[in-house]
Amino acid sequence: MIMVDNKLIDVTFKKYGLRKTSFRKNLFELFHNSTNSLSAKEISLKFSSSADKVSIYRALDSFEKSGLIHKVPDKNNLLRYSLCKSECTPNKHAHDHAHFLCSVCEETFCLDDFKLPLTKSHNGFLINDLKIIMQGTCVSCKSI
Amino acid sequence: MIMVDNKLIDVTFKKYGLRKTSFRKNLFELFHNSTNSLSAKEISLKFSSSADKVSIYRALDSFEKSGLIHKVPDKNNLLRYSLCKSECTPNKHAHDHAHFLCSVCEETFCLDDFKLPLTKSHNGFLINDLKIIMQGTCVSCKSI
DNA sequence: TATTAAGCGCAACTCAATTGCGTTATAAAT
DNA sequence: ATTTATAACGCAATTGAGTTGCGCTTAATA
Repeated sequence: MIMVDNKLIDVTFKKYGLRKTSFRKNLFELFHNSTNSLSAKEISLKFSSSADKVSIYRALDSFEKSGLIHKVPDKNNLLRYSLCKSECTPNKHAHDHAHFLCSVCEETFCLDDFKLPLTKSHNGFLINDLKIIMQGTCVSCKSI
Repeated sequence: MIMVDNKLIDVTFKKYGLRKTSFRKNLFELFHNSTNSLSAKEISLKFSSSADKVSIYRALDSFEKSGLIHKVPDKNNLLRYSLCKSECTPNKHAHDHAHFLCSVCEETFCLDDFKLPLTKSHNGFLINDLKIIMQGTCVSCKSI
């Protein structure tokens, strides 16, 4: 079942201060092998119900707090996550990219090369956080 | 109870093809007199439970489809709506502004003068819709 | 190997939002 | 003005994502 190098798991879990339980190793593997984001439901299906949904939610929460994964928008307002790039740490998520939701395949993509503007205020509104969410047709679905 | 000019109601409901029931007139009035957005829960409280929540959800849905109100983001992923500017029609919502969520008062503001970029594609991704969501401290909360 | 602290799994719960359906009110057609 | 068709209403019940409590298990460490 483990397709990801054990060394990668060791290094990653150490970096993010995570405990290596078999479920969390599999979950990490799942994220690592996915090109896109995952929702709790999708994860549950991948594990064919062998993992309790509470464990899934708690693992996602812990992965997110550690800086390993980050929330991405979802069309149906579900909790949905993607693996972070290596810049993220337990102390700080460093997400400066836009997200793209494909209306055809319903996947969410991180557009890592679409950088966010660094505006800090607008008409007296102080901006701490900025999100850009695009909807449309992704590269793959466009060519079908 | 009706504080909004009856003529405005007539004109508006005609424009958006809405039936003038007393509840929907009051709901329109509520939006018209609110500086910011409203969630189903807030609406329910304003009507002090005299309106059934199902009626609220259905009215919001119908107002949105007609082009009278539009969904705005909410910190807790609740359905939340704001009155549209007059450019919106039953056929097309024309929202080219950013939204701002205040972390202090939890209100959502439409930043009508923060225009969205008109990018139509990015790296092969076709963009139909673009949202900019900011979080921070709004003008009022800043000065407290 | 013993200790302790985090993670797991099951059941029960919360709460926003939705669906069904019989009743009521509005718009329009006669 | 009355009838008719259709949308809206209101109540009850349901759905479904996400959460909480708690006793048990497993991983890290001393």
